[in-house]
Amino acid sequence: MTAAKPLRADAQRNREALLAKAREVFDAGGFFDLRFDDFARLAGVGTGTLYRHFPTREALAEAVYHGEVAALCDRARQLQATLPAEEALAAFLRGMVGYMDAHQGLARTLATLMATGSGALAEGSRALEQAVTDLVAAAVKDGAVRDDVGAGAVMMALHGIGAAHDRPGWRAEADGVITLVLDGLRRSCSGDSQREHEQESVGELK
Amino acid sequence: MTAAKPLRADAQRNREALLAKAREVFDAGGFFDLRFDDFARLAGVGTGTLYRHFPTREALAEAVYHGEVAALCDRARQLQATLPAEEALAAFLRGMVGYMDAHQGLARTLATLMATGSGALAEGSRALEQAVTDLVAAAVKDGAVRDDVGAGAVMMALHGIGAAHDRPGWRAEADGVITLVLDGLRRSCSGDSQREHEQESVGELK
DNA sequence: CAAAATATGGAGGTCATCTCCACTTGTCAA
DNA sequence: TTGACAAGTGGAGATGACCTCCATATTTTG
Repeated sequence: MTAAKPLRADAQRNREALLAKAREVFDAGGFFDLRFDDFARLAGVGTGTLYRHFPTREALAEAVYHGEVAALCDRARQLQATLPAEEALAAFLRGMVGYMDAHQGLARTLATLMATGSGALAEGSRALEQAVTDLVAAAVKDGAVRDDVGAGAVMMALHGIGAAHDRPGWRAEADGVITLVLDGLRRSCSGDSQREHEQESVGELK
Repeated sequence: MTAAKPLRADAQRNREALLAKAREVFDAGGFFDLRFDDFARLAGVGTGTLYRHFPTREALAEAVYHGEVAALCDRARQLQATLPAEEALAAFLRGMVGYMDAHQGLARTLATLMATGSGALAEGSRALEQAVTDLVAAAVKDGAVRDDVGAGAVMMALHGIGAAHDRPGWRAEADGVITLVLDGLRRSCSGDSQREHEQESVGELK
């Protein structure tokens, strides 16, 4: 899957240079404030080369974070294999927040790409979602977690955390969200709060 | 606060025309796909006029949703006055989702503006946050809700819901998030899941 | 009604994005 | 090694969105 086309030596070199510089700029947080053309010059290649390797900003972001996301997913599988399902889920979500905290670039990237609705980053995004889905499913099967609120909700909460990365008390609030999600999930009993919430009195708002 | 400058008659008329067309385009969902210049023509005014009234896309969005957000906030106060704190909070959050569902434009707008970090929409955003903060505070005072997870976390979850507005099962997942948040908040006892989650094994990811 | 104040609109400037192709570099068979 | 073909390069310039500017038009005021 990774070996579709053997890249020529210099092409490979340029690609790496691009990625290296991109990582640098990402961690500095200035990726989205930078002219894409200037970025090419910055990495020491022509704009044409930049565009051939990465047709869009999003494609570059995807490439940059492909590795990190893969690592995150591996970690999820590893946790799942060594911990009780519920703890694995908790550890993963907490770890996710810690990771975003340490790599602000990722949070901002995810937020921007999500909102842009670019559909790019699809690969990584789907991979992450799959990991979460598996973790939740396992916890549900264990009976440790309610079954009436899919993993999608957890993903939404995660998106929210990423999207709000520039709030003043980000870390504390992010941890708070995870706490709410985890405790909310644990409440598998007395499903009283779920039923009945169609339209309510929204209409009257006019 | 609203009467800083008496607008000339025709200016007022143009402003209304702009806002009216904007609402229309918003609800059709195409606001962010439309050239700003074309929008002026669409509303029947020159680009200069558009820019004089609304210097940026965000300013226009802010103006369009100013009324709606105000209504939402009123509703929050009203609920707070007539329902037990916990129910008021629940009703408000559920209503919020319902409102976004009915007005897709709002969800997309909030998402985009949040991610753009434009800082615009600040007024409405702060107003909403204040409303949520009040609702949560009241519920905490009632003892119906834990006090170790500020309203900021709830806002983050709300952002997440808005940011993910284009997911396939949006409505169901959004309701799920609210359910988790509410149930998570109710768990005011046995605060076992909060402590101890600093760095964990994030370092090992490397 | 004339003058002063206020607002209009769209032509054109500016700037980031992306394309295109004449040229360079790498690869490989003989 | 060398020649020749494939693969890749880079940057000038086309494209198109955003915004400004000002000669003209419309309201308001005295």
